[in-house]
Amino acid sequence: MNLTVAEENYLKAIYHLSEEGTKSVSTNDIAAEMKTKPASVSDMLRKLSEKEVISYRKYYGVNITPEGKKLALQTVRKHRLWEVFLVEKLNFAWDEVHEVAEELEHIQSPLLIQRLDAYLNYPKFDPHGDPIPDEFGDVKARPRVPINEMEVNQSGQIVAVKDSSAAFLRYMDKVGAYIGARVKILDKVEFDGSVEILVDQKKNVFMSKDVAANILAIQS
Amino acid sequence: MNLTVAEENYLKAIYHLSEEGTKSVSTNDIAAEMKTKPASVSDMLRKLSEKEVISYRKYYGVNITPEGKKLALQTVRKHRLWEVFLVEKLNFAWDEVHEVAEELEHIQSPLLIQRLDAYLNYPKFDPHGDPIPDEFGDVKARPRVPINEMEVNQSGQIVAVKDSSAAFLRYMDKVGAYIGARVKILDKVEFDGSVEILVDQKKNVFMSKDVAANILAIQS
DNA sequence: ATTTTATTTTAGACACCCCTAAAATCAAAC
DNA sequence: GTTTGATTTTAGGGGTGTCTAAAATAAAAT
Repeated sequence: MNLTVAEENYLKAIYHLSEEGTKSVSTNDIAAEMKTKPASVSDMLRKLSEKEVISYRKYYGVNITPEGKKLALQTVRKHRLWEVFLVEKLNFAWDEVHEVAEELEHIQSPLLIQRLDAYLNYPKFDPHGDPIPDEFGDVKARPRVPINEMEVNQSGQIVAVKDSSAAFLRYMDKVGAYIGARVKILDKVEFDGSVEILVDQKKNVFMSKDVAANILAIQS
Repeated sequence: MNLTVAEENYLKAIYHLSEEGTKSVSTNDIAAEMKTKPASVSDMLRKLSEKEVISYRKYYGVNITPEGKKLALQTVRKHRLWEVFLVEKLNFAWDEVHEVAEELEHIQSPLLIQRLDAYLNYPKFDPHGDPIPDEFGDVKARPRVPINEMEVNQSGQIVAVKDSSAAFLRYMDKVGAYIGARVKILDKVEFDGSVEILVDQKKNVFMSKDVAANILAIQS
């Protein structure tokens, strides 16, 4: 099954939206994600449906088929491998890579991706901490640890909080520790378990053990 | 001036055809080069002409403008830098890189090319021995040497012959040493100046000094 | 100088991907 | 159970890039 670049992008968007909720994905959501109009989405859904990468009942939203998921995961794999390349080899900053990877992911060459993977030493996670699917579409989930359990100098990315009270989220916001932020453990005080962390490579934050225990990160 | 991928490819083809002869390039030649029909070419020439990257008199062929040449050279630069990357970093064979580079050359990111150039250590020539234009479009011509003047273990690519008699060209053909072939000097006999070379990574050829002196190569 | 041949352009059509405007459908409110 | 409002689809159209078939032009042969 060969997809055009546009089809590949739609399918990837549908895959990502599918992962968030378990329900089927709406036309409006896809339009928002793709920054196009719902009418354009309807058109594309018809095409993707004909190619059997999604299953689609008019007015009732979209589900990705196993075949579609496989293709989407291949695109995700390519995207994330290129991100690793850009950051590790070409010294791109963590937040500069997305747009370029968005273009690179559409290069058609299995050999290229195979070689790139080897060259990068078969990385399992991209610079954002997201897992890189293997060539069969299998992904390794990365365990989430409270950041007070991380070692000094260990880096990671915030993926969730245990206590999601408004007060705690306000605190998170204040110190710039949003979901997705990169953190590095700078120091740990043995006595009370409090930690000092570097948030997004720029902001130093000191926090108690209780606070740190509430913040879950994946290690990189 | 922004060009589409197709426009970029046509412009590059026109640039290459322009370099071969000094005359203007014909619609048929472009169609052959691009593997499309002359009718499609006419259509594209109108567009490229409107964008002022070529100058074009109907029925009388095409000339590239200075602006067009600059853009074409940027594409050539990107293509050749990617070829170096594929061969030197990803261990692609010399003859496997063209198609992939053909896709990679259209990635739009000046920063990417700048970083790639640095990462590859500012190469001046691609794996085929063709010069890589700098970011201003300037190209370094590479000096041609008779292969008997090359050192043992030195590699290069055959670019011309001094004596182009039919007899000599028949000889060239027989030993597989066509224009564009890669050669590596395996051994030189001090006594009479004769050389043994490896042609295209597969064929060993032994030749007298007189023959070797007739074959010009660029060193890589 | 006229005819023939080759080249090039135009005309009309189709696939892709996007849009706006209008119609159809679903879901929620009454 | 209707009406209302939001969502989704269809209809029609525009730009890109390709094609075939036919017309226009240039170049070569007579």
